[in-house]
Amino acid sequence: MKKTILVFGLIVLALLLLFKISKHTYLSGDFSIEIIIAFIALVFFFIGLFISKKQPKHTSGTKEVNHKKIKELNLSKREYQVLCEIAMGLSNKEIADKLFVSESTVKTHVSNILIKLNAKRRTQAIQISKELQILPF
Amino acid sequence: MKKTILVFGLIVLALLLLFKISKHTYLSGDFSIEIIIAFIALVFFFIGLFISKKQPKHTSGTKEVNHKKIKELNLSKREYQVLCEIAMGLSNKEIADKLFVSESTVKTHVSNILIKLNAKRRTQAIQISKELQILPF
DNA sequence: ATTTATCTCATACTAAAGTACCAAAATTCT
DNA sequence: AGAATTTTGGTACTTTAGTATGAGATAAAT
Repeated sequence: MKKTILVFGLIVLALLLLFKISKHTYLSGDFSIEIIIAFIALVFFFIGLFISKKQPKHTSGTKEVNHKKIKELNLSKREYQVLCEIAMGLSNKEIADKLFVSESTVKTHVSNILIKLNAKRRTQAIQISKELQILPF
Repeated sequence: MKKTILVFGLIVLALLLLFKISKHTYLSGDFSIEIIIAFIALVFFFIGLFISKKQPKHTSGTKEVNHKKIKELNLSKREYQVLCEIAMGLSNKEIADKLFVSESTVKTHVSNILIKLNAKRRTQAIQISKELQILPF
């Protein structure tokens, strides 16, 4: 927090200085007004870049889900649910209990998921899903 | 891609227009130079913000790794390597080939990893590792 | 130099995961 | 209503994952 205040203070100071300098430079006629404006624009452009780089943290734990990709992969609603539970580290049995279906059902879902994601294992399915930003975490 | 080009084209056009307007406005003496400069600065500041917001997705292909947690968990160097390969979706055999060891060795490493991470399965180990921000991706 | 921790590998076993194939309900679409 | 899709679940089988135990080899610390 202290650091942030300090940085902002310095930035404000630097800007005020910049204004003074630019005005003085213009009045003294060393440069044309276009160049000064371009310079100012450039400086503020990079300040904008810097500021937003400083707070790259995501809004929260929930990421954006790429629903388009899910449809492209022909993942059904149920299959997607199972995929999410896989990514949470649950076993087939645990998923079956959570979704109130038999383990056989979960297995068929998993097989279909692996085919659609072109994965050999559930761990690879997790990796691919993260790559495609399909998972909500 | 087309979209990006279009947006950039529009931005360049807008900026050229802005320059013309600002110069004309200044010459006509409607506003002082300070206000014009401030306006330009503001516009470019937000352009900077906008640009860097547009590509925040792949800025961090590599995340920060919590080395402290790794030591707290008593994960050895080799175990950590295996853990990373697990998270990449590799099978025990594939990990063994990649690290030039036998599958047995990988299995013992995996077992130790599961104990240390307090996980029942490798998928859960992945989930926990992500939670603890141990993985470099 | 001797303990300590890590890395290695083996065997034998159990458990879970995954495949292949089939088929009956339940939904959704037309 | 009829067709297509999804969901469900079963059997039988193969493969991979994981446990338990032991033990030799290596490297690092005291």
